[in-house]
Amino acid sequence: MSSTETGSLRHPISIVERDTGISKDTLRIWERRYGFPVPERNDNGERLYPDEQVARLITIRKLLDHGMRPNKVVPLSDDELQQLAENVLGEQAARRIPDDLRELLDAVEACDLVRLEELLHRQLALKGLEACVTRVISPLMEWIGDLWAADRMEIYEEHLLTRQIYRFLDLVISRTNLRQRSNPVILATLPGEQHGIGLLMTEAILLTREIPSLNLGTQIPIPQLALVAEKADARAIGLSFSASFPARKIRPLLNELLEATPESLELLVGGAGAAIIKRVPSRIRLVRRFEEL
Amino acid sequence: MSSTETGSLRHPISIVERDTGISKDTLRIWERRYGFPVPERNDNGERLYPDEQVARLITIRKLLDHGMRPNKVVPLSDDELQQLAENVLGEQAARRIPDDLRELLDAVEACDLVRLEELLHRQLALKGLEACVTRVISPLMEWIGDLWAADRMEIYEEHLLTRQIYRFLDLVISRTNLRQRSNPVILATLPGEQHGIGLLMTEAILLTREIPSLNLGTQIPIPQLALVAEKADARAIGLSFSASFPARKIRPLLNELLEATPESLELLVGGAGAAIIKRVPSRIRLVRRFEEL
DNA sequence: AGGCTTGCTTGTCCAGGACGTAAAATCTGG
DNA sequence: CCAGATTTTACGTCCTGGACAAGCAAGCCT
Repeated sequence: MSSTETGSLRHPISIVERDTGISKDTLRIWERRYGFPVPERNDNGERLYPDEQVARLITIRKLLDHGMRPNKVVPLSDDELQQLAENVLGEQAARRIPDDLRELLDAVEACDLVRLEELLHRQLALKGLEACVTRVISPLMEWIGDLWAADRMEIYEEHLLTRQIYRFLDLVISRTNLRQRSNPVILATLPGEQHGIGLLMTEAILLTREIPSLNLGTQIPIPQLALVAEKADARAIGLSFSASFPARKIRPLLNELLEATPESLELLVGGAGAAIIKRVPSRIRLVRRFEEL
Repeated sequence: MSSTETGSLRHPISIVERDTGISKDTLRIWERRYGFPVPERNDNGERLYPDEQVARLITIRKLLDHGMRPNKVVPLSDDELQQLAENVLGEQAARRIPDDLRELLDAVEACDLVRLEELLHRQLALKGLEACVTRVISPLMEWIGDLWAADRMEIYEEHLLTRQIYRFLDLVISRTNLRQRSNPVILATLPGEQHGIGLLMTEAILLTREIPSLNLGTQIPIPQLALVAEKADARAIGLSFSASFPARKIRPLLNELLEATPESLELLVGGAGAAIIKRVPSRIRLVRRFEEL
């Protein structure tokens, strides 16, 4: 951050790329095509984006993740964008509140980690593992995402809560470990996808069905995935894509994986980002709900 | 991956960037300056890197992470590079083997997760938390990194082992939770640094000293860090940089953080990547060993 | 040996043009 | 009036080739 007389802060393009997830190329081309963002320049002609423009870009990014198209969003005026964001994102965060989750949502909104953990353990005891995942944890993660998108939660709060839920699932899974290890379902996310919570939830669900699984974690290179599938004689590969994963990149990744693995191997694809996939090849099965597993 | 008659595979530049961690800009400029890599082209004039060149780039990347300079490494012939890599990286993986770790290293090399977990719990019981972290887990992580760098371990094996160690520490920490929550040390990695294991180890060590800590996890934006530090009335901020974190980026990040936080707040910086920092400002304290905490 | 200057090394940034893919819009037949 | 096929537009990524600042290395001087 370079400070200035006015007190506002300017950021070079690399920082903006990092903080918004919008590539340098895209930032430059939006400037050419839509007239936004138009950063200042330093002595060397390099772009310096003021804080306000970065904030706007983050809002735009959230709207794009919700399916809006750039030409409907990027050229808007400040006011129009603000209003659109409140409509689209605020509505998400306001909708459907299952009553039995009230306590948990409160703990989340208050960002009370200790209480969240207690409540999760209680829900597990009450509902059992499967319902706890499908009816509690999954909606909770969605809720957290919505709150964050609507600017009603700080990033660090989101991190803390997500980590707590990871930990809970990790603990439960390692406690319930299956004996059998043969023909597992391999679970992983592909390179670029950092969110592994979907894998953990899937692992839990598979546990309830006594189907062995092997969770490799996030960002596994495709050749590695093919290697493990062969070595472990996998019965299937399970993948997860979050809503923020660039939709355009999913198809080529899946094709690459299809080419790298034997014909007989089925690919299970889940997560919010997977819902948009069209013309699904026969070897790929979309998993919209955990019940379908 | 686009297949070809010869059976070898070619990759577009974006994939190579993702798989090697070397930016498109850098790849193009190495081509201009050092004559490597020189990819083929598709009909549209776009670069297509053969598998062999990608493999070489990965080796080069490992050598750069070990402190070599590009002009001494990139222009080498295949044979010279191979030899250099075996010397530098192989030597790392061959050196110092503390005897009491033999069993653990064997479990790691055999990639036996269940046994690894057993052994870790035994070491914890034998040595206590502090020694378990400093004498067992820390060397173990280094060992895993060396094995991977020397191509003696698959990426997925590295992932599985690392996840297991994460889990172990997570479990131990949540079992030993401190009552006191005031004036914590805030732990986090900055944007770009994905490795959070150092934070977990630090968290464990701080537990033994009865110093409360708040682990925010990886890739926390700097303003968020400043916000939490203020809200929680932090006594210090602890950061961790792995060896693969681009050294050049550390300094500006730290400066940004110094500007964003009050004068009175000390920054503790640890991890293999931090060791290279020169001319350390007074508010920053390098933590080379956990004992210094 | 320690500290300074100088020159080289290295990665990032710029402009502006081009193209392929996927979404949107339009057309066409039932 | 709807479904499917086709054209048009939108969009991001890639290209070249030039420039520059910050960091590192080596040599110089005290």
